[in-house]
Parts: sequence; structure tokens; C-alpha cells
Amino acid sequence: MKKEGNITIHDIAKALNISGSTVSRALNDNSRISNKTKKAVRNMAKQLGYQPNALASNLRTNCTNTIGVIIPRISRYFFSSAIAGIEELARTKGYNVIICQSNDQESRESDCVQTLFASRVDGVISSIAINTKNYDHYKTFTSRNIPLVFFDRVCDELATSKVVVDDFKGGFLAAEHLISKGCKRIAHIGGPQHLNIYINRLQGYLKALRKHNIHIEEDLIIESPLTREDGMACAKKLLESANPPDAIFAANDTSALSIILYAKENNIRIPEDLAIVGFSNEPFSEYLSPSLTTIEQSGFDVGTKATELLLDIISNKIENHQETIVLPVKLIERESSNRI
Amino acid sequence: MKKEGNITIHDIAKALNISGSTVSRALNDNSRISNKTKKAVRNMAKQLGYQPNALASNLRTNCTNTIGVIIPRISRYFFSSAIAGIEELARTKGYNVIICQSNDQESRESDCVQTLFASRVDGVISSIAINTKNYDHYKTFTSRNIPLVFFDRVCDELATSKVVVDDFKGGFLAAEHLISKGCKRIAHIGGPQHLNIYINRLQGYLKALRKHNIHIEEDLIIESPLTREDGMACAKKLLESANPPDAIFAANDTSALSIILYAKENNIRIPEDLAIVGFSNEPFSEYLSPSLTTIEQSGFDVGTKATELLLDIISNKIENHQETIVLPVKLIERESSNRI
DNA sequence: TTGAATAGTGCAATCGATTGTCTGTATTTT
DNA sequence: AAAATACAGACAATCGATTGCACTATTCAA
Repeated sequence: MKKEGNITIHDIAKALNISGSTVSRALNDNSRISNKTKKAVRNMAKQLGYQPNALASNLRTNCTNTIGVIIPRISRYFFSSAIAGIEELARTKGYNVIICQSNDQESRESDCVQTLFASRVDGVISSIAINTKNYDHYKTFTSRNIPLVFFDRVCDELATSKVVVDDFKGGFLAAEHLISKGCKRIAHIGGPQHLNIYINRLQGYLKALRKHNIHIEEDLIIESPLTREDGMACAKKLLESANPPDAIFAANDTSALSIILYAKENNIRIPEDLAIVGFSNEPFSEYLSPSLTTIEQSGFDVGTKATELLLDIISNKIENHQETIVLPVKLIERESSNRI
Repeated sequence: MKKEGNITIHDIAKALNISGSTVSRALNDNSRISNKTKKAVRNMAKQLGYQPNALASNLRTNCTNTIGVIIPRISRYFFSSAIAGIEELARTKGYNVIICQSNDQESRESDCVQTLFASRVDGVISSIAINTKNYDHYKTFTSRNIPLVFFDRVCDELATSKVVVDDFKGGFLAAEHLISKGCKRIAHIGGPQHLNIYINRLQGYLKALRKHNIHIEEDLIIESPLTREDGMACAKKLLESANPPDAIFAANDTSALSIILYAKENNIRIPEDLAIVGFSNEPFSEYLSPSLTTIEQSGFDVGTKATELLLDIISNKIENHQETIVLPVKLIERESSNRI
């Protein structure tokens, strides 16, 4: 109720005996205002310690200079790197970032959508929760033409722009690398097959095998939630079998880690008896013993690219955007596959 | 300009032939509105796909249900965990979170403050940039009674509430643990001594030495920026000396990692020749070889506690809050100190 | 000299939700 | 039955910045 310490344009106007609209225009460097007035307004603003109220401005202009981000969980390295990339670029372009975590739950994801919409964000960057099957909540944005860009875990059902890494190539590189190391029976621990990224990693793996005329054995391909626990179970299943593989390509580093731990416990030598390749180049993969060969994917780059795309769509008011950007991956060779 | 798809309370009012204020009150479950009307309003709201506009509400009520967070960088595990804690609790209490990264630069930190203030956040949680020497920009909040809570890297100059982990105890536990393992000459690689956390870790270390009547050698105490590179330099300096230490307590895991790498290169056995304790329990420390004994500090808990405190200050309108909460730390024993 | 163009400002409506005050009707009290 | 009270809802101001339009000098061309 009281003015407290909050100075508005009207306080400046009163102090200079001019109107609020003139102050507003002066602060926005509008050409209709004389330089003399502009200077006076700026001085007085500084003198009074004026700080614009974004809320009022946003309400009027119907644009918040804020982008919303929905991610499964921020504490995962790939996502926090992505956020770093998003935040960095957004801020230099004058945008704020509001972050929501879905905790990989569809209902939470739906809540995030509501929250971001209520905040009237100018655009949204999202990576889909692992168990989301229904994408209707995203229509809150698409039906109102609020730009939406997916990254990493994208959704084919919704026609929007996307930024992904080249998972197919990554799967291919991983498998071909193992082949080049002389491995003959290469297993794959794949992720949930309703997510495009895991489908692509598997397909890349399959293509490499076919290219090199290696027989594809169904038994060597397992689908897993890729947790540390399930990785152990997969390792057990694969390595206790009568005819165990001589290499495993795991769809993430966490399950690759499980395999290494299992192999150590059971005196299976890495890479001599079993070569391993992971996916993601998590920070820990470098320090494992043996260190883990893996596919590098830069969260930072993905985040930056997604933001670039989103800001472009926002500022050029592009409708029906459906660009898909595929970022490169890289094989990082380490000890876990270093044989021959 | 056009209505587009955005439904306001007035659209609902018109559809039901009642006034906007009634709709507003009905949606807010105000007791002056009859149940019949409330039900009708809610139904119509759903039918029309009404989504409240937080901007308008915030402008009027002068409260945004948003808290701002300033951190050095989100991609560091401790901070992303803290954010996870903040976000989790804030959201269940109906608050949004806006995150700004200072990149450990004072000027960027100052920008963050402006941005958050312009967004009229209801409160702020901050961890100070490593090179911030002047804290005036924080007065933007304190002078206007906008609740401010620091965590981890706190500032004694500003009288606000704080949440820290027990760095002193951590330093003490680390050093005493090494002493209990029979180490006699325990070095310390400390962090920048203008930051309270590193001062406290050092002091804890000193207290343990004194308690056990171990002579304190100035030469064994080094100040470092605690980067991977400088960790190498410190390791070299300590271990190439005429009379090298038999243990090192590093003020973070990154420099402990450097020491391990240096020791491996130079055929120094860990823990037989040199025992090592780090600080933070970074995700990688478990997987190092040898695995790293370290002090666990939960970023998630710190974030949660800071949020709890902040929300309490906000909702109870507490002025001059100066509570300091110290969270416990825990020694995680692993191979790098496992001797005797 | 006069009409028109231009520059520099002010007025008032507007964005959408909230809220203090007021009105008309229904219910209760004496 | 008259008076008092409660109830349900309407009116209009408000938050602070923006912006279309109107207005007044001043300048310029004819």
C-alpha cells in the first residue's frame, strides 16, 4: 500500500513536472522525446534509484522476456550442462529462465506446463519425462502459438523444432569401435524403447553390425531402465550365460559402470575378456578403473543450440517451425576398450 | 491485441452474466460467494479453458510467488544438487524459481541482482561469487526488506540468514581421521582464504592437529584456487620436497583427484606412502582408483534448508532475520586413506 | 501570410486480476 | 410487523508501464 522504497515512473514524472508517458518514452529511448528531456529523465531515474517493474511492463506488452525450461532432473550432469548453456545464451539476449523439473513423471510435467503458461513465458524448451506417454499438455503452448523446442528426449507426435545429438551415429561409432578392436559377440544394453534416443542408439549399433557382417543375436540385446541396479542385473544375465559376449555397448555410462563393477567382482578382465563402451561421457567415466570408453554428447551445446533456435523463432514470429538440429557426437577412447 | 486464445476472468463473467469480481472471488474460494456460483464459475472456467494470468495477479498483489537464486555455476554438482533441493521444496509450496549464474564474477552477480529485482521476486537465495569483494549490490534487496538467505559461500558483512555445512567439523574430521590412521605429517591444500568455507576447513584441520599434539608446519599448508591444474602444482610442490608429507587433506575433491593422478604418475603408493582425504564427496570420488575418502556435504539438503528458511521469513514477514543454520557433514571412508 | 508538416508532450485507455465499499435481497430477531 | 443482520454479488479503483491519439508550438514551403 505504501510507496515504501519503490520508485515508479510517475515519481520521476512528478519530480520533473512532466507526464508519465514522457518518462516511459524517454527511458525507452523513443525518438519522439528530445535529448534534453531524455537526459533529465535518466538523471532523475538514477537519482531516485528507479528500478523498472517488469511485471507491469510484461502485463502491458504481453511479453515477458522469459523462457521456460522443463527437464527431468537438474542434478543430472547432462541436464545441468544443458541449463548452463540455455541460461548463458538467454541472459546475454536479455531473457530470464524459469526452470521446472518433471522428476521424470508425466503428471509433474503437466504441472510444469501449467506453471510456465501462467507465467506467460515467451517460449519453452523441454526434454520429455521418461514415462510420458500422452503429450496433450503441451498443446497448452502449441495451440496458442507459444514457441516450443524439444531437446534430447523429443516427441515425434508434436510438430515442433528439436535439437538432438546424433544418437544413431553414436551407436554406430560405439559398435564399430568394438568391432575394430576384434570383438565378435557384442551385446547391447539399450534404454526404454519408447524414447527416440534409445531407439537410435540401438539402430546405430545394428547398422554397424550389419555393415561388418556380424550376426545379430537377439539374446545379446537387452532393454533396461539403465539404472545402476538394473545394470547389475543385465551384467549378470549377459555374463553368466553359457556363451557370454566379448563386448558390451551400454546405452548410458551408468549401466556401463555397473558392468565394470560386476566384472571386477567376478574376475572378468576388462578389456581383455570384455570390452565396454558407454554413452554420454559422464564426468565420472574418465576416472573409472579402467577408465570408460564412451560417446561424448555436450549438454552445453545442446542447450545453447536449443536456445538459439527458440529465440530465433520468438523474434521472427515463425509459425509451424519444425526444424531438427542434430549435433555431432564423438567417441572418446579409453581403457575399457583398449585391446589388441 | 486480439483475444487470440486467452481467456480472462471477464470472459467467464460475461458468459455467466455476472461480474468479474465475483469470478475472481469464486476462483479464489472466497467465502462471500455461494457454492452454487462457485461451481458455475469453475465449470465455465474449465469449459472455456481459462488459465490465470500470473502477471496481472502479481502486479496487483505485489507478490510474485517466485524466488530468485544466484549461484556461481549450475553445472557444478554441489550447486545443481542445491537447486534441485530449492526447486523441489519451492514448487510444492507454490513458488517458482528463477536461476541466475554469476559465473563467479562480481559484475555478473550484480547483474543477477538487478534482474531478480526487476522480476520482483519475493525472496532470494544466493551463494557468493568467488571474487566478490564488494557486497553493495545486495543492498538492493536488504534495503527494501526483500528476504535474502545465503548458503554455502556466505557473507559476514551482510546481516542476513545463512545456511552452511559444518566446514569446521569437516576439516576436523578429515584431519583426525588421518591422524587415527597413523599419519604424522599431514599437509593441507586450502582454498581462497577470503571465503569462510575454506577458512573453516583449515581451522578444523588445525584444531585436530593441536588436539593430538601434532606440530603444525607452515610449509605443509598451501593456499590454492583448487582447480585441477593448481592441484597438480600443489602436489608437485608438496611431494617433491625434501621432507614430504605422509598425508594430504585437500579442501575439495578436485584437488584431491589431482594428487591421486600425480602420485600415480610418480609411483607414490596410496594410501601406503600417502593417505588422502578430499572434501565434498563429488560423484566421481567414489570411482577413483583408489577411491577417495572425503567429507560428504549434501547440496540438496543445503538447498532445501535455505528454501525452508526463506519461505518462513517470507510468510511470517520476519525482519532482521539473522539465523545461521549449520548442517552436519560426514566422513566417507574409502581406499585413499585405508591403511594400518 | 497562410496552410501544412513536424517535433515534443500530455491524456487517458489498456493489460488482467484483486479488493474496499456499496447495494439489494433474504433471513432473523424482538 | 418493523428493525436488524447476514448474505451474495456488483462497481470501480488500483497495481505500473505502455501507447494511440490529441494537442501545441515551431518551422517550412508556397
